[in-house]
Amino acid sequence: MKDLKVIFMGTPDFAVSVLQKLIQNTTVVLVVTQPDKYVGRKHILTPSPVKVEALKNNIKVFQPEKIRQNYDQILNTKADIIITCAYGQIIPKEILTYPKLGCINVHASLLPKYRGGAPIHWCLINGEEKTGITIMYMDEGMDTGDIIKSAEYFIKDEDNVGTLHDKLSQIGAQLLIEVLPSIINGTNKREKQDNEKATYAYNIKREEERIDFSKDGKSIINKIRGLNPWPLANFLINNEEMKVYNATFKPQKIDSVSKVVVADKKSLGISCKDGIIYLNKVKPYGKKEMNITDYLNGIEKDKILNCKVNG
RNA sequence: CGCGGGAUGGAGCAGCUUGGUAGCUCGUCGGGCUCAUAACCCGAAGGUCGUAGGUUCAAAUCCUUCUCCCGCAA
Repeated sequence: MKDLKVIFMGTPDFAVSVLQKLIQNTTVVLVVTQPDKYVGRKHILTPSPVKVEALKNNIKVFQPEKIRQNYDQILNTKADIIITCAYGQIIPKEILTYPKLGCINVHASLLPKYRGGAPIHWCLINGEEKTGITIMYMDEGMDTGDIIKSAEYFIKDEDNVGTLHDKLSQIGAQLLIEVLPSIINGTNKREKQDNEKATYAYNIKREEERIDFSKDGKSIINKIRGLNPWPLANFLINNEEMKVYNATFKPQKIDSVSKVVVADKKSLGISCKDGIIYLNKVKPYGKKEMNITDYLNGIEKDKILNCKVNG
């Protein structure tokens, strides 16, 4: 496979392990990634993780602002196949039809479920028992192309976005390398997606990060781990935003929801529909992340006991 | 100079408005109580109050500089 000329398109961390595998097994002739962005308070111009990895391997990088309008450099690069993974822009038809082996995408869900940009988050938030990776041909829709192969992963209770992201990233890279030979010699499967079964995983909106304590404990826990370690679930306590890394749910009869019902030396518990959510690790406003015991050490517990949260 | 929060023993905080002996909840170490304990009681160690300068008889506290951390916005 070393003589296979590949154009790789991807941007975040998730795509890096795929790129690494391709570098090991094929010849990556061009990497396409999103332009460097100004991030953080200092507005530091930061390259994407994929760009960093590409430069480390002396691979040429192309960063069009809008690939719809600027893709000549891709068409001018001799390549057999284009492989994408979380690139971040819709790829125009002219590119899709350019390489003779086609455009292949590595997606972090079991398509047709969880099409879109945040499949890892949403499958955790929704409490799915399994997810996985799908290798597919790209077409002009969003994650709607024909499926080549998928690999399942059964979600563990202790998984969060961080762990699941890392595992799926590895699985995706591995699966791609496994199916690549069949794509090259044309013996791969090609299965249409059942659009009836499609669901969508759009990027998380700001208001979706707020914890609703009128819901049941199980779904609150799922939301917390489905947003950990980024962008983190939150709620308001004393009118200040508190981010939550993880929490434990204990079923119990409760009188009213969204209330601080436990605030002692060791634990902070908030009532929800069918029990109490005990916070374990939090980030109070303006502070660093800390264990709940540290937080409790610094506050007057009587003042927050029985207080309503979320205003 | 985008907006705001923050820096005080090992951890989390109070004290700052109205300058005058370093405080609270923990942790650590020693001792006691107990069948026992992460529980309780007694005691101890541990802090240039982020940096640099200024005002003052006196600065954690007031003024100015810088650094670092956090959230928002991009």
